Amino acid sequence: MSLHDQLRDIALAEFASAGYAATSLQRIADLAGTSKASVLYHYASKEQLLADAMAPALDELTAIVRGIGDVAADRGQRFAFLERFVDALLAHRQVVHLIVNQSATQQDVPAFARAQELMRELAAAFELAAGSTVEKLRYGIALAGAAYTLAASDLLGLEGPPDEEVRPALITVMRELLAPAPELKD
Amino acid sequence: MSLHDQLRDIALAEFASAGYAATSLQRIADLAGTSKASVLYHYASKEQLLADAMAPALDELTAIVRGIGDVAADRGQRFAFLERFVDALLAHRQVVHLIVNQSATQQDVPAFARAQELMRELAAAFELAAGSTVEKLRYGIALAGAAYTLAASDLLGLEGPPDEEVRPALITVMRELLAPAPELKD
DNA sequence: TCACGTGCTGACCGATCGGTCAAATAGGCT
DNA sequence: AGCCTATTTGACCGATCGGTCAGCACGTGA
Repeated sequence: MSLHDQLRDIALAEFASAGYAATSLQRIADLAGTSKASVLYHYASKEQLLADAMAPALDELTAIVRGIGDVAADRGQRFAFLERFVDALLAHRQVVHLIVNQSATQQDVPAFARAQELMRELAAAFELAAGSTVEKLRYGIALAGAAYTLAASDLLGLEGPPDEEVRPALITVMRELLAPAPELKD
Repeated sequence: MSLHDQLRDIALAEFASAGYAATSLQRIADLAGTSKASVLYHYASKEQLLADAMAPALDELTAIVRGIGDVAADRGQRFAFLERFVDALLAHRQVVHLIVNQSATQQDVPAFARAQELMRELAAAFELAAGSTVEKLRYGIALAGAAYTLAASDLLGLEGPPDEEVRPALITVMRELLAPAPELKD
């Protein structure tokens, strides 16, 4: 793998685990066994390095949210969205971790601002679908809880089951939340 | 209110909204209409300022988690815990926001390390109560989702209903998650 | 009147940050 | 050989950070 790509991967891992602000270009260079100046040769700036590292995940998540369809009325579409969403969360854990844990406090950084906007779109799509306060909360808890639980599991000590086990379990719980089913009471 | 207390409140609000690392002592001083040196007269260091600002909330949350009882077997205790927990979340929104969004990436800061430890204790208490992967996820999503949803609602654009409305709704949804009830299927 | 403790401040310090730049190096093509 | 491009680097820059310190203003009690 080229140094260019290595730097992007190392930076992403470090941004996610130690924080964007707390990760210096010098540290990234050290981890890659090169110099700070060489990092800035491959990426115009620290912000650009972050943007490049997050781009693939943001692109995919944006596509999923944009193609969300009429999630309000159509129950099938809600479930279809759910599977794609969970898969994306699992595939891009590090970026999800970044979005969930740091986009809130770094809105001046373009890549984080883009992530914020994405979360707003997602919230808006479900806001329309939601009626009562209880229902809104159900959606909020489902989406935020899933993303945060996943992001936090890597975090400390807690190491969860493998993805093949987490995926169906996550879908099950989120289905319960997203579709207060008629076959249950309610 | 004394300048000492003002500084603590201003710092807490700024730490929560802009981030601990991104908030300089100079900015806190400016917001309070005083000098950076005077901030450091009232608080020995930036870390101490954060610790003092978070202490009341951390104390209360720690007490709740420590007194959690046998949440595994006793359903009543689970619900009693839940109400106390939700009330604490609502009462200490700013600190919850700090814990949820920043403790992960600032483990070298004592106050955040303490918050991390608290989250680990909470997770452990429910880990014991959890059997299947699905059940573990249910607890994780309930706790993380509630905390994050609440913290994020302040964040951007989204302004939710008043607390009197959020409180019962939050309890309702979390009850569903924490107690996969026999009167429902399962 | 003097002394003293409290509150507060400007000037200053060393460290670190992101970023620039000119020079050195290396490798392929003619 | 010479040349061009890509890559890498150390030295350096201005800005900002958290924190220190000597000293100033002021109310109070002896």
